[in-house]
Amino acid sequence: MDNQKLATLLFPHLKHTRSYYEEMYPKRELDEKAMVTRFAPSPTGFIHMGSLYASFVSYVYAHQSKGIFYLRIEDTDQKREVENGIENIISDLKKEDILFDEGPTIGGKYGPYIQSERKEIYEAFVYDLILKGYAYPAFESKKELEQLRKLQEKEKKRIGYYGKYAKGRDLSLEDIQKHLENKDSYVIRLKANGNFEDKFEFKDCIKGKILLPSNDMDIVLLKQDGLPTYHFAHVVDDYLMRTTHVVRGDEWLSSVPVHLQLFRLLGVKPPKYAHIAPLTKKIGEHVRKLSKRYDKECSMSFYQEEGIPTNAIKIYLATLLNTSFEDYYLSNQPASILDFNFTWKKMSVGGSLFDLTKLLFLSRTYMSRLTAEALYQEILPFYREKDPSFYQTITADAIDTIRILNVERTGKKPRKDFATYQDIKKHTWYMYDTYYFEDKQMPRALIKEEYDLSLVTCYFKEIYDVQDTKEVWYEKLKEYIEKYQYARTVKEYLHNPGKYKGHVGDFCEMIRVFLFCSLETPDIYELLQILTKARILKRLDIYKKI
RNA sequence: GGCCCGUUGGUGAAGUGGUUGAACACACAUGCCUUUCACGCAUGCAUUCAUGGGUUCAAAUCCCGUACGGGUCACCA
Repeated sequence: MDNQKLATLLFPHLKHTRSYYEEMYPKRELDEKAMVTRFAPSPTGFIHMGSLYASFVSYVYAHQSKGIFYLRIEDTDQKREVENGIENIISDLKKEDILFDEGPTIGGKYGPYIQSERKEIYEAFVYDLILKGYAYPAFESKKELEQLRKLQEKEKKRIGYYGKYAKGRDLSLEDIQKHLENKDSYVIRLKANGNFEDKFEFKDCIKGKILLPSNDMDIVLLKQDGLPTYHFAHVVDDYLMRTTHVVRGDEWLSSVPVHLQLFRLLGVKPPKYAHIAPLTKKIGEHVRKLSKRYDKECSMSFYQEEGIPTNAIKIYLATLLNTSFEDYYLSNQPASILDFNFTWKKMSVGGSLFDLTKLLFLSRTYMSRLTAEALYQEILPFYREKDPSFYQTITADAIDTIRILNVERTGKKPRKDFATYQDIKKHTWYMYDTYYFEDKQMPRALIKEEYDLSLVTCYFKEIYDVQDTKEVWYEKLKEYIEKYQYARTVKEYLHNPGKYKGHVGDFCEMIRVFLFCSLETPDIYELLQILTKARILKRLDIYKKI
C-alpha cells in the first residue's frame, strides 16, 4: 500500500502538516516542576460537584507549582450539544472562583481551546499517522458493526474491531478509491500494533502501579463527520497544549493503553496521568457515584440556593483531596488552600463518600473566622438575588448590620451558628424593626402565661443602662430579680426550688421572647446594646396593647 | 462474560513487617461550663483492619484463593 497516495486521496486539501503545528505550539517555558493541567468538560450542561472536584484538583496543582491551568471545551459530539453549554461552564467556574489562565473567551497562545475549532489540526495528525501506516479508513456501517458484535458474542470472543475482525485493514488502494467515488461514508481507524496478551506496567500518580494489557483495538480516530473521538483529541490536544498532568475520572483508566499507544506512534512523550476516584453516595447499603440527576447536593445550584459559601466547598474538597489538609485548616488561623502542600499519593484510591454534614461543619468554621465586614460583603450578592427585601433591610444600615454580625465574633471562641448565608436571616431577623414589628412569617417563640411583662418592662425602665459594662449589667440584673423572688443563679434555684418563682435563666428567657421572639439567641447584653433603650421600650410597648 | 481497580469504625481517613493501647477530624452518646442556643472542654464509641489460607519470631501492612463493591468493553465524553 502506498501510504502517501492514500493520505493525499483522503486529505487532498490538507492545509498544514503536523510539523507546522508543532512549531506553532512550542514547549512551554516554565519551571521544571511547574505543572500544566487542564479542565476539559463537554458543554452538555452545568458544572456539578464531580466536575468541580476534578477542576479544583487541576487548578490547585497547577497553581501550587506555578504552572498553567487551562480550560478546553470538548465539543466533538454534536448530538449532545446543549444551548449555551460553553457559557454555562465558564460562568459556573467563575461563580466557584476557579480561574483558568487560558481558555475560550480569554484566549492564550495554545488555542483554539474549543475542539470543534481544531479540526484541521486533527487532520494534520491523522495524515501523519496514515503516512506512517498507523491509520486507515474503514467503511463499515453501523449495522455491520452490530453484526460483528453479535458474532463475537456468539463466539465468546472479546468484542471490538481488532485483529482478524478489522476487515478495513485488508482494503486495497483501489477498494478505497471505489468507496470514495461512491461517496460511501467512512471513519479513520488506528492500526493498533499491540497484543492483548502482553501486559505492561503503567504508573498512575494516584493509583500507583497498574498492570494493563497492551492495546489491539483499531479504535476510531476520526468519526464520519470528520471530528475526532475523545481518544484522538485528547492525545493531539494534550500534546500540542503541552499538558504535563492529565487529571480525569478513573473511568478513563481502561483507555490508558489506547492513549499511550497513540502517543508512542506519534513519537511523543505522554503526559503523567492522575485518575481520580468518583465522589460517591450511600443509599441504604448501596454505594454509587454521586449523580447529577438524583442527588440534590451534586448540582451547584443547590449550594447557590442554600447560600453555602464557595470557599467552604473548596475547603471541603481540599480535605477530600488530602485529609491532612483538614488538620492544617482547623489548627491554623489564617489557612489558605494554596499554602498547603498537596500530594498525589495522599489522594484516595477508592471513591470518597460525599458528606454534606461535614461540609456544613467546615462551612460553619469558615464563616466563624471571617470578620463581620468580610461576612457582610459575602452575603450581599446572595441576598440581593435571593431575598431582595432582606437585602434592603441589611443594606439600609450597613453599620448596624455589621454590628449584628459581630456579636460574639471577636472573642477566642467565636460563635458558629452560621453554616449558610440563609442562616444569617434565620438568626438575626429579629434585630431589624421591619421584621420584628411586621413580618408574621418569621418563626416566633410563644409567650408563656407565666411570663411577667411588667417585671421586664420595669427592669428596662428603671434599672437597665446602656452605658453599663457587661459585668455591671449582669450584676444589676441579678440584684433586681432577686428582689422579686428570682434566684441569682440556676444552681441556687435547683438547691431550693420552693423558695423561688424562678431563676436568672427564666428572666433572660422572658427578655429573649419579648424582645427577640426567640428562645435561642446569642448573648443578650450585646443584643441589647445594639438595640438601645428607646427601641427596647418601643418593642415592649406592643405587648401592653394586646 | 473478559479485563482493570478497590475493601481499616456510621463517615472522611492515618498507618505499608515490630513503642498501634489502630492517630486525627466529622457524626453520635454522656457529662462539665453557661442567661438560652451555638461554641469550648472532658469522656465513651473498631479487642481489630471484607473473608479463608499461607510466609514470618512478628502482618492492617507481603503472597494466593473467595466474597462484595466500583469501572470499562461506542463513529459518548
